[in-house]
Amino acid sequence: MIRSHSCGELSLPQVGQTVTLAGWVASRRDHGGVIFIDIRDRYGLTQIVFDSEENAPLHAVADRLRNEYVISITGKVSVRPDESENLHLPTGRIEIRAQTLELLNEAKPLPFSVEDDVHTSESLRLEHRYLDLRRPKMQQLLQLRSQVSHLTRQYLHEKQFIEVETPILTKSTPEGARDYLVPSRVNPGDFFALPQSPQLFKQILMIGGLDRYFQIARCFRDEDLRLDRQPEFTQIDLEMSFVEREDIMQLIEDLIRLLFKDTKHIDLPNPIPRLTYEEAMSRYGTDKPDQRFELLLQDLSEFAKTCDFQVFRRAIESGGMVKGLIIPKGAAFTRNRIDNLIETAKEFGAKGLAWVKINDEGQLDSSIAKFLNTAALREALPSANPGDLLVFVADQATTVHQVLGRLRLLLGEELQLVDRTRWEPLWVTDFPMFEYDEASQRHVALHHPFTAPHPEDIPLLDSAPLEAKTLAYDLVLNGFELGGGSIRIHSPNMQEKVFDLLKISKEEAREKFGFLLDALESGAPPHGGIALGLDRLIMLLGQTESIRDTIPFPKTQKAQCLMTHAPSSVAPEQLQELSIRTTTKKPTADS
RNA sequence: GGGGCCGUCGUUCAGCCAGGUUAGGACGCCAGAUUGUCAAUCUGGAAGUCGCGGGUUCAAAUCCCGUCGGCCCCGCCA
Repeated sequence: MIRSHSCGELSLPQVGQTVTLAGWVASRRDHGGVIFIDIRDRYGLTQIVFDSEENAPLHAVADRLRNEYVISITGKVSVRPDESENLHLPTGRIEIRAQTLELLNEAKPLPFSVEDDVHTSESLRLEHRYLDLRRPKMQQLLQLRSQVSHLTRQYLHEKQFIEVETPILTKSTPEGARDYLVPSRVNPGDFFALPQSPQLFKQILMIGGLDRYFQIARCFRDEDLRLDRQPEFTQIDLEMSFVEREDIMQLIEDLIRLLFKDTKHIDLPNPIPRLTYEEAMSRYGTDKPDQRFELLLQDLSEFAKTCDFQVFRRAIESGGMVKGLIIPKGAAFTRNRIDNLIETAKEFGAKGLAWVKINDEGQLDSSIAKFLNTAALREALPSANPGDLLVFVADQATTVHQVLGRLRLLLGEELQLVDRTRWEPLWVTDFPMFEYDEASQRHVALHHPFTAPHPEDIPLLDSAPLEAKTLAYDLVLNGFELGGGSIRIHSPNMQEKVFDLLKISKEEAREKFGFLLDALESGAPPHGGIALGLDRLIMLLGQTESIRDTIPFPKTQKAQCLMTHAPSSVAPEQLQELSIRTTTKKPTADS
């Protein structure tokens, strides 16, 4: 070892010892006769003193040190003189009086300085990720990630889970997200796909009698990126046999509470509250509500039935609804601000946004006031107070919920209603089995086509499939979907029926999922599972703004790596070997 | 596929709306001074094809068009 201690551990008890530290030069303060160097490693920062009176030749060497040089120094741990302690540093009561200095490596002046409050663009950070990773914040996030993985493994091993690796080169299943494809050289013209999730393999493992499987699994989806979406991401993926929905939810609740407690000393509620999909949509306009603030959707449909405002009446008559938000103190909004709100609502898909101010005397102040009975409206919205602004959307339920759900989030931010100290986990259950997709004129699975229906809803599959609910559950935290799972279909007959309802023909089902159908016919146990997004979990636990901060080498929004410049063109010989011809005009790389 | 914001010394910003001397500040860098700093300080210095291409103009960082790149959002993400 070329060090005896780390840069974060020395303090008063070690005073008098001779130690060797190694690390990067974090800062150099040259006072002429004396030079202070802060040496940094993953564990912290320690001040080194070079005194020209004590050791003139060494002081001369220290004079040449620059930021981010890699050095090793040996010296004596000493108490700092009075008045010169730095109480902001854990090592701030001591310093090392240098006796020898070894320069292990130099560094050019760097494109940005290694500090926590980076004043630099993210693209530069990504291009020089090795520098960015030296920042304490990035190191803490990666350490947190490692800790969460470790605790999860430990917890699941204790519960008899077996960690299994499923294939990365697998079969393309074109339902759902786009696949990343990998050409097969040995089978010209054929392609592997990278897994979007280990879904089918983990079900096969249950049929294979593994009973309890987990994997910290890399997943790939070739879709456009977002703040919380990367093309490759990691899921804590698990599956269990002979269980019911409650068993899995309980297991995951305990895990997530343990993770928050052990890493950040945060006590999540026990039990974690639950809403059905229907309740979530109805109150929050979304299936992943952020419950750190109220601003609930208010149902005004009853009032709308009898009021004189045609827009409201017609919405009800054509099978829609009228819902609104009570914006506290919103009566103070200027006309301009309300107009902007209306524009935003239209961008979100509304035909318009009706608004009513309740003035300080309790009277309505609005262009549609003449159509509304003040007393009836106040009675329909008992929680609205003088000084509030009411906004309403009248439309079909889907539109009303989507528009108001998004307005709610926007206003929550704008009006600073979000309490950032709160942690609000939530289970959302009883998702519908299907949605009707207008574009393709057929039912599509809301979750995935292997999700089991509620036992009492099975008859609905024939009579009213859109009303059938599933045994699915999503875990939501502060408005982010942390993960989701379900009890799966284990009956081959039910699985065929669901494929049928999804208009997947027998031949198609056989070709895509034949192995699963065969497996289901060979003694499949009842089973279910869940997958949690590890990257998002770390983002929330680590309180960082982007999923990219939790991934050591993330991609940009164009799905590129700025450090390696992947993806890149390849040599023509490589393509030829793979029997591939590209249609772009871009030149291929020279070999 | 669509909408928005951004691109100026190594870095981060100002300048752009209202075109006109040597494009300016801070940090960093280089040199010198400095024996108790920890955002060290003081003095001096170097450093920019204003993302790229085209256009308008006597004159473009500034106005117009295109293009490339980064970020945010919609679509998409069973």
